Amino acid sequence: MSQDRTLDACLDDTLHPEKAAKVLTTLLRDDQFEDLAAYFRVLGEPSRVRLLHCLLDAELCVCDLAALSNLSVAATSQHLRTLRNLHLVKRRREGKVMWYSLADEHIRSLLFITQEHLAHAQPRAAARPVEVS
Amino acid sequence: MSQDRTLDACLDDTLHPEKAAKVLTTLLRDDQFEDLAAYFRVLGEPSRVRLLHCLLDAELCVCDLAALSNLSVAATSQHLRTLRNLHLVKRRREGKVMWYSLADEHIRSLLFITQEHLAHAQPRAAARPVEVS
DNA sequence: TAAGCATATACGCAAATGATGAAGTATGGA
DNA sequence: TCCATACTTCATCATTTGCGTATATGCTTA
Repeated sequence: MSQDRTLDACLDDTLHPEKAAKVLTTLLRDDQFEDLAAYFRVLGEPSRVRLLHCLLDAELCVCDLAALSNLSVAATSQHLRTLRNLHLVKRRREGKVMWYSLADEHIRSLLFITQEHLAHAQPRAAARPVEVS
Repeated sequence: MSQDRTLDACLDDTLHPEKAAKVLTTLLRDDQFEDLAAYFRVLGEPSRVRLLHCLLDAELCVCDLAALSNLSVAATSQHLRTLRNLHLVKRRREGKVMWYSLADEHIRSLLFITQEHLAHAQPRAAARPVEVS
């Protein structure tokens, strides 16, 4: 009921229309997949995951984050903007300094769960054991 | 103890060395951030999230997945390879047909958690409510 | 109000990546 | 053995994206 009928037309191209039809009833809308992907995409960059990880238990300024991430201040600032657009971090000004922190407790569990998973399940990570701090 | 001493040098560039030093003790290694990001990166593509979502409760062939995702068979196959490389999906052959399914129950909770989160927390998504199936 | 510092933005480049169409592989049936 | 089907891989192209340099903005203090 939540699907376009243009979507139903795709069943004509399937090899197994019954199974596909069933899947169709639970499929999200295109824009929902967009949102999901946009969320994961900002996490899909080593520098940004690192920035977020730095902020897990601390409020830090751009300068600190840049140093900890081994990035230029400019690059750091851009990443932080990206993270801010997705409401993953927030900031407050204190004089000249801009303090960044997590906007979103959700990110904590997401990082933790995935870290856990990689540590145990993924061969590549298993080869060089992860110390979950 | 788990950090390079080259990393400690970065403290010279920080505005607040004490805070940064504390963060340093909990930071992961570069390759761990790489792994984390690589994992999230494959989810950072609408088509791939959609493919995974299709597979949540069904085993499907490439042809079906292509139709459901509105992608060419070739593109679908490539995405599936990417997902397979990260051990997110597995496949089995049955005659001419290749059946794909989730390799990893972890992905289910990851998708669910994030969907939930977007539905409730993100303004953009909140504007057009998500029906979590 | 001028100078200096912390941060933000503009811009250009190089690398990564997704889509397409064509060619290649594997399986089963005529 | 030849062909059709289901899928995979390859080569190419267009777009995106992360980074650094240079420039701009915002705030504080002299």
